[in-house]
Amino acid sequence: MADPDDLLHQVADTFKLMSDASRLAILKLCLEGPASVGHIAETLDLSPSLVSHHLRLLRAARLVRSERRGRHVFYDAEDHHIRCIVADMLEHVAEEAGIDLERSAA
Amino acid sequence: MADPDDLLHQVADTFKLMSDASRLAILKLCLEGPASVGHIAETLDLSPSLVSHHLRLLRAARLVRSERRGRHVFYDAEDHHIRCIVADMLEHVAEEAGIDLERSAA
DNA sequence: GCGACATATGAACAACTATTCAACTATACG
DNA sequence: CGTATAGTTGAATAGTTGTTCATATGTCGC
Repeated sequence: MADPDDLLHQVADTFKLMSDASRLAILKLCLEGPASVGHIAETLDLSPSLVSHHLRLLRAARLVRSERRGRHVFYDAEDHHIRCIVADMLEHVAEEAGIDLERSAA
Repeated sequence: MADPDDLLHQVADTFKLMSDASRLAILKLCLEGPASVGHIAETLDLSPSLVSHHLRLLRAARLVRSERRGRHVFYDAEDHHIRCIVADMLEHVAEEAGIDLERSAA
């Protein structure tokens, strides 16, 4: 991803994990409690392969943790900051809702 | 960027703005108070052109606001959620890296 | 052992994005 | 007016990334 020594890069890289709609949806689902790969794939209408790919990245950044139970592997959100971050960003976006993206100079 | 109707996509897109190290650094600088394009470029060692490109995106998502004063254009962070989001993410990354935030400049 | 199910993984490709460069607009001062 | 400073913008490009497909690994029941 990037320079592992640089804190700013690590922060940016972690934001990058939340910058994809599919991955963000997966993360949100894991915030609601442990969910298997298959369940996530079915719920979000994504291929199991894709979900697995995304979960691997999320786990690498410790945003989710995995636990195998039988044939299934359950993932749930690990860090307590994440919920706040997602909630804050939702509020931010909601506040500016209904605004055109292209605006000209001040 | 993406489907403007979908709130989740908007959230993801806003995270994407913070997922680039240069842009995140610019945003952090703007959180400390109004800064001109030239000042930002010099401080972060980036080309004015690049800074301007990034600021345009940040302004489109209302993460910063611009105000012209003479020949300079000053930008500062607009939304009150953003500071919390960046701070929370710093804590998250610091936790899993075992870094003491008090000692490394945030 | 075998077969079915659940997840993981690697390669390949299309789509996207950060950065640079050059040209452009805007403001101030003589 | 012309010149200098400050910032913007569009095109081109090199690098990155999400997704798919095929294949592999792991687990349970027979």
